Amino acid sequence: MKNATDKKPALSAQIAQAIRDAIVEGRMIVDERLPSEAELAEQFDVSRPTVREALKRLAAQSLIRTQRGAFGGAFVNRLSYEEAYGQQITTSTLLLSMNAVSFETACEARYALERACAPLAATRRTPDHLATMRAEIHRQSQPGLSDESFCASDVAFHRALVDAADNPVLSYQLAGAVEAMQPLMNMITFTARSRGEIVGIHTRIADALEAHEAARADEALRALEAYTLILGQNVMAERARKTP
Amino acid sequence: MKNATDKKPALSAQIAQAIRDAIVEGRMIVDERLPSEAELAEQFDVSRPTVREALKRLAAQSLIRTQRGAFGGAFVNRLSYEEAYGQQITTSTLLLSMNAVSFETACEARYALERACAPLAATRRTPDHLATMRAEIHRQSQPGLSDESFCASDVAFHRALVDAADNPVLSYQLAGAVEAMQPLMNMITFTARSRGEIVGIHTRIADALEAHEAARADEALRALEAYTLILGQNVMAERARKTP
DNA sequence: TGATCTATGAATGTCAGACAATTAAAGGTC
DNA sequence: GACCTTTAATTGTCTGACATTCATAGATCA
Repeated sequence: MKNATDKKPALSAQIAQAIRDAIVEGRMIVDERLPSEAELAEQFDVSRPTVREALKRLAAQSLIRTQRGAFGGAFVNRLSYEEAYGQQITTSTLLLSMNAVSFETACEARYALERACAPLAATRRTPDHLATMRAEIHRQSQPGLSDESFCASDVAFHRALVDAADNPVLSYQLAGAVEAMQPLMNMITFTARSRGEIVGIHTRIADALEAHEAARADEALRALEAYTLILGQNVMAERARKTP
Repeated sequence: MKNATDKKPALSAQIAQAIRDAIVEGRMIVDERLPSEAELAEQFDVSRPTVREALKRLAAQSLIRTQRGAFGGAFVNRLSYEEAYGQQITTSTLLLSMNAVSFETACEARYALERACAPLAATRRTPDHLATMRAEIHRQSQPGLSDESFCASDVAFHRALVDAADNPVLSYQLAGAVEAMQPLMNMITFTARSRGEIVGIHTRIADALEAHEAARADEALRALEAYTLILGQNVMAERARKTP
């Protein structure tokens, strides 16, 4: 009987899709155990290595997790926010780097999304969020900080801002976007003067959130976007001058 | 010599990570051909099936594509926006369904993100975008439309709104979010009266964008969010009454 | 000569069977 | 009753083989 179809996709891909559908459509629930590889091989009438390739595809998407030993096997995974972050960051990073998104476009998207969080953050921020933001601002003021560490601290600051909105869906969507753009931001060399400027704006944002003033936070974010854009354009201009 | 390490992760996962790092860090460029499976097996000192499992993991993330035949092999894939959408939708859908995000949270995130697009869309919308939105509004007015089709049209409308912002990064981030929330939206039964209300608000949004009035679009989106929230809460309340 | 058809070989896709490693539970020992 | 040992089930990996696909090079023919 063989394939019974003249389709193109590989068997392992078809099997992966069949199982994926079962999970997405809710026919398999979280923590439910899949049949063993041998049983799946028999069900789909393929060999075990083929089944394994299919399972690895699903594992790569964190749809299942496997466990060795007796009563082990493959289980439908409860996708955690952490795993989802990781995947989105990988995907977004590659998408941005390979499709050569312009700095302007990435910057615009990033701050548009962050401004969407600002009103919620102004309402719901906790002392914890404010403390995190103040701590990162303090770190950013240290003179000896490397550019990489400065950028990492910048990401942490903005992540705290997003988390302050207290909406896990927003955090998930945005944290991925912000982190994915870090490589682009890293291209900017931060002089002592520009660091001072950024720290100042960060302080304005933290102050605004502390005072529950959404409009002021929005304003500060706009200022930060404008300043980041200028820094980026300077870098681009300099690079263009060096390689005519 | 064996493993030389006492680490936990499976060999195939380690190999996948090594290749993934090479791609993400830019050591392999787009369309570059990876060594053949046999060569990779020799390099990593493992068997071919193990290498294959690693490659399947990467293929599942659209990081590579494989091609059979002479001079075929695995190639670094240029991640397209379409593929990235697909993955994000799958991930987001599962994340939302499995972590049982409340309707309120999902709704809030969705409209916060959309409002972030509104000012850009008001500036940049083309006649094409407006035409798409008007067409979807017209479809939503048809009396015989099924709930599923109404929801699909709703997604298309909002997608046009997002696309009107003319920022591919925003489109990517948001379209995923909006589509992932469709299953939640589908739970709402749309009466004739509520459809009329929604069509009215959609029209206000389209009118505002046509007139380049960002503030009015923002206002209409807030109204839509509030109305959607009420519809959702009614459904929840009714469900709670039926199953005490 | 030029165009079409036919090997050829390299690569992935699949299969079969085997063994190693791991792990939870049942059973045995003190 | 607590601790150790066995056992069975399952995934992880290996070896070797064959099937399938496809671009190129060579052969055939007008």
